[in-house]
Amino acid sequence: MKKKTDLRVIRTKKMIIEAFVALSKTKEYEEITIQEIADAAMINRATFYAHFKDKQDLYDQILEVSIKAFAEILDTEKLLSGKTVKLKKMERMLTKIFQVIQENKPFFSSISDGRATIQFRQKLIELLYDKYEEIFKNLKITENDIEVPIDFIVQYMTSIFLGTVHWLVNYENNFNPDHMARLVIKLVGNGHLTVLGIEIDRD
Amino acid sequence: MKKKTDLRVIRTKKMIIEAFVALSKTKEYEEITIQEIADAAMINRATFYAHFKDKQDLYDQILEVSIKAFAEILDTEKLLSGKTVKLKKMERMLTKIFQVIQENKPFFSSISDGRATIQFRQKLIELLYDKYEEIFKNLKITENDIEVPIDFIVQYMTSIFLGTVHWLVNYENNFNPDHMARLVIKLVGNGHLTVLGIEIDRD
DNA sequence: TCACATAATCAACAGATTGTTGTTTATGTA
DNA sequence: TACATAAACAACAATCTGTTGATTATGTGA
Repeated sequence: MKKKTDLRVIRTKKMIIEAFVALSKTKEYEEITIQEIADAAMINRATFYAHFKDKQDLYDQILEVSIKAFAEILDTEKLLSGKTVKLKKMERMLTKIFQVIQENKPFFSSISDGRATIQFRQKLIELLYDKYEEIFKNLKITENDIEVPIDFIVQYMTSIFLGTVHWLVNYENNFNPDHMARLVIKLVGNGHLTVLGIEIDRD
Repeated sequence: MKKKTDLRVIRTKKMIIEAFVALSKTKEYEEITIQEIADAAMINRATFYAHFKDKQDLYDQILEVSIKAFAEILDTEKLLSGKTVKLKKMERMLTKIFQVIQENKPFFSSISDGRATIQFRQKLIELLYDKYEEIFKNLKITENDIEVPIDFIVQYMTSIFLGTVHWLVNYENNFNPDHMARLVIKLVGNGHLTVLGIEIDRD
């Protein structure tokens, strides 16, 4: 099970991914040809096909990696204690996440285009669903006698997160991860959670 | 200036757009070829090029039309009276917008894919910027001595709107436009606006 | 109703791009 | 250093794009 991967394979894959990310900054996904990627990565076009099924496959694999970083952070702490949401923990988690994004700003900027958004969103939703369900499952939120489904809450919260990320990587700003986290917590914590009737623990 | 457009032109354009929207439901944007669009629209491929520069051009024009519907609604009412936001007006506007979306659900569903999202977002932001600026320009919002720029607020609010729309058209639900508007107003109005220190008029 | 401007069809074109294959060369590994 | 295998290379059919010139069909306005 522990066969070491050939150095050449690792090197080539790395170069392909870097080439693609670099190209993403200059042109749209659809405009990038395999030949261009191969040229930029300084490999033969056929070699590309030895590693990736097609352009979409390359894209998926890149996305997969970046999502994993988030998943690891999210798995570390429990946000819920009884029926109370731990805001401080939430803030810590957010700070870490914004840190990862900040450190890889050019990367996230290049992959957070239109194409990524929908897939990114979908993967994030899958990732966040359990977290949110944990918080909201015992809560019946109603609006004019119509129950507000968890689906909606998750979409809503994910949108906020995505919007924040989008702004962070695409606009000039001097916000550090810490400030971002605090700001989002302030908006979501003081705003939404109380509106939705969630108990809050600020320590 | 008032030359009437040839009926054939209108008919053909309509068929191309309808064909494209229909195809969007079965496959991804990149997978759709001009030939397929032409086949579905029952016109010659060359005719397509007589009306649209390329696939992207077609897409842009479709998006343009759908944005206009929103723009018209947004232009009707002033949201701000002095320093106070008129929630009721906001709710009326939102209701109308959700109505438009609801009525054209399959359409918005098919165009609100990853591709659209980023362009849709951009156009919405341009559209909403003035509205938001009107509300927030005289307000200095600070977080730990760092001023929160209008950019951020607009991104944040636009994200919420987009997320809501995304949920509305892509998930099974029995929410009518009225309920959607009320729910969003409740979340945004009671939550964010108060956090941001905006005065609110609920009538 | 009819002439005509113009829209749509059709066939054919070069140029790009894709994905694959068989052969040869280069190189990391043990 | 020998060998397994990764990468380079060249050539391939297949598909799609965008354009053009000639021909046919059809709305429109007189």
